[in-house]
Amino acid sequence: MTEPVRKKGSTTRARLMDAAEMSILDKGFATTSIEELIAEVGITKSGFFYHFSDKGQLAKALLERYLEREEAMFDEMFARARELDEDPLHAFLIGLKLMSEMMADLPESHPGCLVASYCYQENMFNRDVRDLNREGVLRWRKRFRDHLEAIAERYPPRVDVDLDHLADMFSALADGGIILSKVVRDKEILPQQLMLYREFIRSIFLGIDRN
Amino acid sequence: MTEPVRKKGSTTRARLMDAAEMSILDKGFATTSIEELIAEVGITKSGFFYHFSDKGQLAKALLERYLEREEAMFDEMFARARELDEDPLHAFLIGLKLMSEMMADLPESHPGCLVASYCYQENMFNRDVRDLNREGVLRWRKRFRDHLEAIAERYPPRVDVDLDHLADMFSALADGGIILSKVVRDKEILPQQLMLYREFIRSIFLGIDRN
DNA sequence: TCATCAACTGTACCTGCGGTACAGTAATTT
DNA sequence: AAATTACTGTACCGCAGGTACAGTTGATGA
Repeated sequence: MTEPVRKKGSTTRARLMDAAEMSILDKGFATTSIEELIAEVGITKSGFFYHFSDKGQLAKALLERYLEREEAMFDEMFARARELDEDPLHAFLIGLKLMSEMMADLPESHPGCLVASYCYQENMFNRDVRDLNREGVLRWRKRFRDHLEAIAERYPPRVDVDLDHLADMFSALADGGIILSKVVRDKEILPQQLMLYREFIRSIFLGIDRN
Repeated sequence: MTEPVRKKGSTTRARLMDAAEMSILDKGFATTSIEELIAEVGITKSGFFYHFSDKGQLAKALLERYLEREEAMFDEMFARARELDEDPLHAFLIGLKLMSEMMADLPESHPGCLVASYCYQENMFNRDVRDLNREGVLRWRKRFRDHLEAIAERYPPRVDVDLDHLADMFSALADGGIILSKVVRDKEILPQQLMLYREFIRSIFLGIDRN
């Protein structure tokens, strides 16, 4: 390999994290054994503890990376949508469509949301991780709320809804949609739910008339 | 105690299940130790294995009970709603309101949904349990779909939405709302999301005009 | 070229938990 | 009196997380 050594360490770390994320979304944090991870990556137990002081640090690093990636994905999606239409409502609707299409194009069912996975194992994690999770969700709320406020300025809502609740609705439908997709083993459910959210947004700000 | 012995066995079993359900929703199935459960109930390990041949059987029994109870709760809620208004749409809207109020009246945040919890630990469970989970969700879909079809007969939908998707939307919002409530530690989020769903149903079948 | 550092390996050991395998027992029902 | 229910008691196995720490290897920088 011509890879520099600096990269070797960070790729081993990243590969550990990749293996851990997959396994955690599949069967949970507690059941994801360190032995299994090192077997997949091809290092020893000591190697694992060189990268993470304990399993909890792995959990934290995973969640941080996950939240960053999600944020970057949202940013990119809505930036692209904004390029296609600078009107805030239409850009938002395009963004939701793009998101839905992206989920529909996944080869298999969505692998899962770490926030939701951690949520049902909360007591496994220390305060740090729980706060990280909470702040992540609140940032999603803020992000969507900002969009919705910009929309509401130009398109007075036809129905009296709280914009924070409407912002949370996206996260709820995404997390719920992922769960249904996984449980029913039908990957279409998640994109369908995102499209329903889009329809709701549309009818709130544009009214129910078709075209 | 003047309790007959027949009851003693079944209450021990039920108490084991209660303790297990709480613990599982808090920290996951894998982390819920048998030792912890028997300590809480006050029996020995042998006592546990008298009631459940292994941990998997406990998981199955828990999910079966959970699904039955949820079903009974839905039945009761919508039956009461139907008593108050026999029109299918208005009964449905009342049912959703009752549901939302019930969730808002819980002393703490909703304890969680076993279906969602199991979903993120899927590989811990055998085929039996996974199928049970799947069928549970599909029954929820059917239940809501039946309601929605009855409504659509009298109130032609103003928007073109698939009734199966709309039925799933309830489950998605409920599961997602529970997750958000737990993560953000704000018990109001779940009832808020149910009310948003109600608003969406209302605007689909009644239009967006207020009153 | 030599010390330093990153990125590991190797060995050894402790604890707790799930699970197995019985044999025994007290209270009740039949 | 026999059988059943609902357990207790004892003893044991293997695996995983975690701790502790000494040793190794290859690249880097002074």
